[in-house]
Amino acid sequence: MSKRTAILQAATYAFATKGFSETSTTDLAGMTGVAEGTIFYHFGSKEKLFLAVLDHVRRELEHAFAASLESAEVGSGLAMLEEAAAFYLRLAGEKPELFLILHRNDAYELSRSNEQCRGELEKIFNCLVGIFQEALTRGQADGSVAPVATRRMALLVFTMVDGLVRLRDSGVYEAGAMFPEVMRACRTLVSPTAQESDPCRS
Amino acid sequence: MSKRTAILQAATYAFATKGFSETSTTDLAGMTGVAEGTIFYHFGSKEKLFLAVLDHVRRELEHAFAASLESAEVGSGLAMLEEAAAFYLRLAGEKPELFLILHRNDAYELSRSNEQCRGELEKIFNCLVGIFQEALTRGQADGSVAPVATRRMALLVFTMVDGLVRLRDSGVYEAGAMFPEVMRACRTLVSPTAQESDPCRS
DNA sequence: ATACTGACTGAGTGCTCAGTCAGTTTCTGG
DNA sequence: CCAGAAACTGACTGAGCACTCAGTCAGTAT
Repeated sequence: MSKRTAILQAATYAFATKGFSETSTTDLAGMTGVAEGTIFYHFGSKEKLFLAVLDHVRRELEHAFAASLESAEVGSGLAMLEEAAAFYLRLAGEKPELFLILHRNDAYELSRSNEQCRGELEKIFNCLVGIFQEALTRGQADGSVAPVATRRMALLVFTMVDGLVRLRDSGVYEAGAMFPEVMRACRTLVSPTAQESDPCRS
Repeated sequence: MSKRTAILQAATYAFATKGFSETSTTDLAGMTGVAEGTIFYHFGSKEKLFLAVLDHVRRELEHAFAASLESAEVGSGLAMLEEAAAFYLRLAGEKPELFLILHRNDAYELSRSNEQCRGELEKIFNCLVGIFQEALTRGQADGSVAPVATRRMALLVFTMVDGLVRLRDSGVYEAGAMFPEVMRACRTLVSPTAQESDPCRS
């Protein structure tokens, strides 16, 4: 493995678990066994290293979800939604660093001043919400999902599923047992039989 | 206003908007017009100042929700749930710093090594989720809420409502228009008519 | 008048940090 | 085998950090 890759991996792990400003370049050099200068030789600055990490995280997420879509192609839209939610939770267990880094404030703070960072975040966000939206759209075609606004419902499902991951990682509340409730809530929310006539005007 | 209070207010604002490690004691001294030593005279260390801020945030939150419970006492449990969600969103608009500080990683990181911090977070968490749970319990008594596990459903509703606030603050996605969807989702999730027989075993 | 107190000050201290750079080693095509 | 390029090194720098401490000062009790 090249030193560049080693630095990138160590940085991904450290930025995810400790955060950007609590991770020093000295730490990273120590973790990977390279000289501090090597980090700057390859990435230029600590901020650019963070952007490279974010790019790496985006690629991994996009790849993982693309692969999951290819494998399970059959089934109703509703089944696909449930699979997507389950896969999201499984991936968050297998590669926690991908989600931890998105649950920190570092990237959002940087995105306010850095256009590239903002772009990366938007791509990641669209990828994640897009999975759920795709399932909802398909579900509306085959009748397994009620005729709701797919983008907003996808956001709602995403918020719920991602919230469960957050709750688990926060360490304040035991959230592991919430899995069935979340899946059940997904089903209830999009069920074609459970929709009332809309009493809200705004 | 005493200098102690001025420091506490400035720190609440700065820790919420910039984060703990990005706020220097020099910054805080400048913001409040006191000497740097004064901060340490009153609070002892930057970490203890953070704990004082967290204590202050907890008091404000508890006070705000206690007041909202007293005012709107009538109505069904379902109506109470909707009111609680609406109040949560309103408070997040009026006093964003109370929520911003809870949406940062600082407190959760500190809570892993500091018992007092952990205690504060648990109290805040129980207060917030408790509001929703109380409404659900009442709703089950008057029949406006289905017989679900109140604690877990309260967590789910909390996750959704808080997720909306997070989404808004992240700046990546326009979330303002999601309000009606979230309220609708709350109703759907707890509706006594929308409950299917439970097909999930675990 | 004297002694004392508690709030407050700000220059100073030791330390850590991101980033630099002159120099060394490793790789690669001719 | 060699020359030049690319990769790599680690001592160094200056800025910024949390925190200290000797001392000032207004107010109060004696």
